[in-house]
Amino acid sequence: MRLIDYKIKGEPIRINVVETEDDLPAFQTFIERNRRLLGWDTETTGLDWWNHDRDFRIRLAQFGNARESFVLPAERGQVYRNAARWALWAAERLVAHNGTFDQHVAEHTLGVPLEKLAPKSLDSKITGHLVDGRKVKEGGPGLALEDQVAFYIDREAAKEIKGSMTAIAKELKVKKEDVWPIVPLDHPDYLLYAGADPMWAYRLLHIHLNRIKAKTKASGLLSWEHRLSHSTARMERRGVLLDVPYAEARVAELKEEEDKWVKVANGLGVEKIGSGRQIAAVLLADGIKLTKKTLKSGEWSMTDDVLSAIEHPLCEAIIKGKKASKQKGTWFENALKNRDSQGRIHPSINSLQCRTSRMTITGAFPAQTVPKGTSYVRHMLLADEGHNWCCTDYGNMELRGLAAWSGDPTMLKAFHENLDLHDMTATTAFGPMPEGGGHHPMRQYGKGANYTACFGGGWNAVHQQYGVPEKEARKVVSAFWETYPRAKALSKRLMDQARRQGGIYTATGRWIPVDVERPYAALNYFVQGSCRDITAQGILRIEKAGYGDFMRLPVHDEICFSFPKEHALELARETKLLMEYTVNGLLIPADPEIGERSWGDVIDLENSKH
DNA sequence: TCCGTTACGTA
DNA sequence: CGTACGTAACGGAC
Repeated sequence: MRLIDYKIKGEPIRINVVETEDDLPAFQTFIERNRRLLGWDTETTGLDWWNHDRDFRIRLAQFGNARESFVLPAERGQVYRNAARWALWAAERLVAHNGTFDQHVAEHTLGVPLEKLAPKSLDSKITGHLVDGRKVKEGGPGLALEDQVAFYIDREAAKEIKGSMTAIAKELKVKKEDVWPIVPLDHPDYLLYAGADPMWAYRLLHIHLNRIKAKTKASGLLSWEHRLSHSTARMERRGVLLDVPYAEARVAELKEEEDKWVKVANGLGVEKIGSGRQIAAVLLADGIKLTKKTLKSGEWSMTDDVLSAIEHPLCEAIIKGKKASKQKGTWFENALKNRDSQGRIHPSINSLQCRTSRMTITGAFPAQTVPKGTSYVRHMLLADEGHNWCCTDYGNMELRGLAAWSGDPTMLKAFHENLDLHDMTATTAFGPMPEGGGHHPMRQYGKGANYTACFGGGWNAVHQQYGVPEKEARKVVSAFWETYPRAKALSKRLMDQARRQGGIYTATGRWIPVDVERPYAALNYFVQGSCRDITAQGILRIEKAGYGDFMRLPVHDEICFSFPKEHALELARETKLLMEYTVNGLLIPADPEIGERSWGDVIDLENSKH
């Protein structure tokens, strides 16, 4: 056994590194003594756990408590992997930071299924978020392990240990992301980095549990979030089937498009089409007057808006070339590169990520930013063989939520009687509806006011983003608050609470910090955070009802499914009912849309209706 | 190699 | 006093 002694805040800790089979009995003794709660972690060759049948490997498995840990050289042989597997089975409770990743690793390299690990797992990333979900830049702790350690435990140790992998990468002359498969298993700094992780998770958990607000705890969010992360981990494991020929054809097509416009731009003196500086230089040299500057660096602003308003052959080339290039990389190449041996992609679903608790989807397919209104990208994702793709989305979720949680009678009446809220706001500001039916001529302005108010904005935001003239914008925004006085009261109550206590509770009892200088954000945090929990409860109810295997992706107010064709209608109906939720007597409806095979088919179907 | 900035996509 | 994100490219700092 190799021993590494280290100090956290002057207090000694010990890392036991298992080197031979003779060291295993001591490991087993440690696990048996600490089985009630074990911190754990794995080190791997990369993040692509779905390539476990190709070149992905587990390298180390680590277990520990607050002051002592063991590192198993899992890569070196089955006997060590068996020891790790045994420990995972033996533990009564486990805690890891961002543990769903390690659960995927354990399932595929150690043979312990998610279903075995998840029910007894705690995640210090989740508990940390329940205390304070803000990023470092926002003045919060940050959610990454290093940030959490720096904030809650030991700033110096966090810095040192985080820096150690960067230093090793430098020493081995590779990029940091490429260091993981090649760092020698006996590298002392690697072992310190790895051996400290389970201790960090263990300590963080206890620190968090003492700091989660009593109200949040009482509302049961701790168990709810862990069950949700188990469900999203199952979605990650299942993955989504990729239409490989389609994606490949789009890559070829977009490459041609990109090349064509790059050539045009090159001919006009722009070498890199992504360089705003170069574009501005050419335009200025050709006598074009530029007016808009960027906020921080004060460079000429070169957005699509600016470019499309200029008559110059370069502008079209830049807009189209950049678009083709970005689409090619972000969607098609990324998915192709990240597909597993079965042609499936496994986006990373972060079940509790944003400041407001919303989920995010990153990696192989950043699903929450796929272009809407076109099926071009979405055709790449397929339902399983013999299945239909189905999207079920909540209708008007945030405004319905605002109506229900504020209890505003006018807003509630509008939804109960199926009136158009945008028309209603427009009516208050600009006079009665036209005779003979149809929408209010100023409906767009009403819509702008409705959404902007819900997001915490004022007349200027409506003016800028919806192109509403200043006078009308002022009028429609003040009309909003006059028409819906209880919404105003809710906003005021939340702002008062934010000023007094530094944050607000959502409808589900979740604590969200609010910056003192931006109290107007409180209403949006409340609505966004509470709505996220409606989607989350939908996911959990679907899982509980036994339909979890059909879920593919959660996209804020929408869940995507792959349903077997012969039962698609009935499954869509069942899951819709499970998603729907009544808040203070107001239904938040969910509407399924069944397409043919791909996600794009659903969009084509919707478009054909209009 | 790392990181801040700009830009653009979504709910 | 509009909110919340992720990704790509660029270009200066190290």
